[in-house]
Amino acid sequence: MERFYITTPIYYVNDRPHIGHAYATILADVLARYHRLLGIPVHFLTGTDEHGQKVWEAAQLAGIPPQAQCDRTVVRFQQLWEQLAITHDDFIRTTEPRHTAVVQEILAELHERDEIYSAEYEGWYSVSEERFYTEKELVDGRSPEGKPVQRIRETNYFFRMSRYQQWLIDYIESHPEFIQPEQRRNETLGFLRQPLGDLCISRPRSRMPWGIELPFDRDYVCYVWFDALVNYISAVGYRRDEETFRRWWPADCHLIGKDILTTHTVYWPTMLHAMGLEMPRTIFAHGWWLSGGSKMSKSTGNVTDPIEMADRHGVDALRYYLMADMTLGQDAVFTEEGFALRYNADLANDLGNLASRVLRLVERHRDGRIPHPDETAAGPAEETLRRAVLAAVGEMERRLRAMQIDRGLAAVIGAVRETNRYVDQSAPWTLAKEGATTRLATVLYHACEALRIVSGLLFPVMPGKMAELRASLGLTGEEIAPRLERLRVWGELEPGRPASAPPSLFPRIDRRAHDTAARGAARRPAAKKAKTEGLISFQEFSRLALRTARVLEAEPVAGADRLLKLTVDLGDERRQIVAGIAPAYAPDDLVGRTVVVVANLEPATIRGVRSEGMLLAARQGDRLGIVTVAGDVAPGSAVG
RNA sequence: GGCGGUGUAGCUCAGUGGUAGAGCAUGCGGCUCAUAACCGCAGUGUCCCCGGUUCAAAUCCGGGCACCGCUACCA
Repeated sequence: MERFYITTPIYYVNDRPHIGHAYATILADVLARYHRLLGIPVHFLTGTDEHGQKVWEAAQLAGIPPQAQCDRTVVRFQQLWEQLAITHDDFIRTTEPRHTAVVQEILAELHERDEIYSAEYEGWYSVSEERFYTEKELVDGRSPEGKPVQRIRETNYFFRMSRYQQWLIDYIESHPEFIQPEQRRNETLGFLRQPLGDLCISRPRSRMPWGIELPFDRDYVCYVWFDALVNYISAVGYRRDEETFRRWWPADCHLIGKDILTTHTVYWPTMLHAMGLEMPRTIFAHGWWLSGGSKMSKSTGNVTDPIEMADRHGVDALRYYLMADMTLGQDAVFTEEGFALRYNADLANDLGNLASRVLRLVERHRDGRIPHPDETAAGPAEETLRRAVLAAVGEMERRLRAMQIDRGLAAVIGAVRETNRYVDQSAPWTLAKEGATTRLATVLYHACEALRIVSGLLFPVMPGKMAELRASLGLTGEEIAPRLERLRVWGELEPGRPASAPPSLFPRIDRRAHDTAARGAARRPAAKKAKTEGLISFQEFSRLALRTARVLEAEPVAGADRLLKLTVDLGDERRQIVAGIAPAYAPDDLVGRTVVVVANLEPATIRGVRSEGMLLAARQGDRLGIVTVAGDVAPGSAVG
């Protein structure tokens, strides 16, 4: 019997949730919901990875046990998933006994079977970074980060991964669906052309106190991947609940980011093989959301906060944008501008407006009840509409199975446009004036029926808004959540049910206001509206010496909460600049970054510190974002 | 350096051996039920460059350039 077991990566509990986490989890949720819509039993797993150095340090800092630290931070994910309408069936934490005990059993068995052995390892170790480097990685006798290293010998445990190299190559080659998209499959095969080493799976407890103890050596804990990856099987009852395990394993889809490709396409398959378990059907690597060409990440400071986006424009709109604007597997660009364009075009103008116009007509002319259609009053226009909408049902299902959600959504929006066309051509408002009540009822019924099907197809992506819309069509209770077999049939909507126009489903985003905010400092053609107040001439603009600068040093200004004292390289000189960005940036975040400064600003003394210029930053309420330069530009370059 | 990917309308992208497509943005027209919305029409492109195969290539082959990813760093 067909079933669908889908997983997200487990997220590091110490991370602050960002758009990357949100995207992966929403994607998994959308896939899970679509499979439920198809009537397929679904098991959707997500969770958190809770061991490791950073958790330990954070706990030390907070003066609490590491488990308490995890308990404290895990809620950030759990709450976010709730806010984003995530419908996972299980949430596994790697510190739970149901996980740790299974990891230990697996380790014990593999050790017994000589799949795990101990060996002495010698290498260059950086104490401050807590990691080893190979001879080749060292730069001038230091770590690539410039930290001192020392030669140390250490015994560790290794998993005999190398012995499965050829098996893995053969498996990947004979299972084209195993690693997707194809590019990632090639990447993995490319990686496997080099000799595969054994995998170090332990850390001495003295160096890494927070982890799962090795059952055969209490001085060691299990190292990250052998712990984390096992969540996919421990969560569904491996070695604990045979029936549940057989029901769900092997997983149908491990959804991962492209940054953890190798761990999932090399480590994990060989681990499973050593355990004698089946391979997951598909490991699917999605792309990243980029902002101005760089990866969204905390270290580059360009994180878009998913919670804020959801608060501002609605969870459903965020989910829709993320699903509609990314071709699965490729990278995509995340911008407010892109969001607004997509939202207005598809949701406000096409779908929201369609619902509004149709349901208001129903309210006004049919007493707020789903009208009774008269088939003798139906003609070719109704047939065209019916075909177009039902075709979208098939298209959505096809695209979904091919992991092309964006294309499926485009097909559904196409059906919405077709319905708008139908309403225009049938002109129900004219029919009302002419008193053609039978024909009017028929037209409005067909338009509502199209809305019923479309709302069902979009439900997995926008469960909240589509539930509202479906309720407006008179659906209640269990009818709100759609089922495919009811979407495939035209004419399911029951006449006579109460229908009402909901308050604006997707209010338009005012792009004029948005543009002003978004463009701010961006250059605009000044000539066009030269007479308008508040504009400056190009000459006036030219007086500003905007230049790029590299931050060399940064430190807080004593006695000031908001100020940082920066030393910057302007290419031909060094400058000291005081900037009020301490609330948003730690000094270490800034060093090495290329920023934009006003170089010919009159010097000033702020809090007793001389400032020779101004650092540009965008401000929104109390949020701050420094202005940086995309691409590699030398310090001192002119900006304009 | 090796491997892989990408390069198509202003933007985001689809596509195919046979007169170049969609959405958005733009312009014009229509309608007025509706969220300054909707509907219609209109464009614009050396389909990265050079060469080859072919009756015919943007689509196949060879070479090059640019960007991205993975991987390796050779003397």
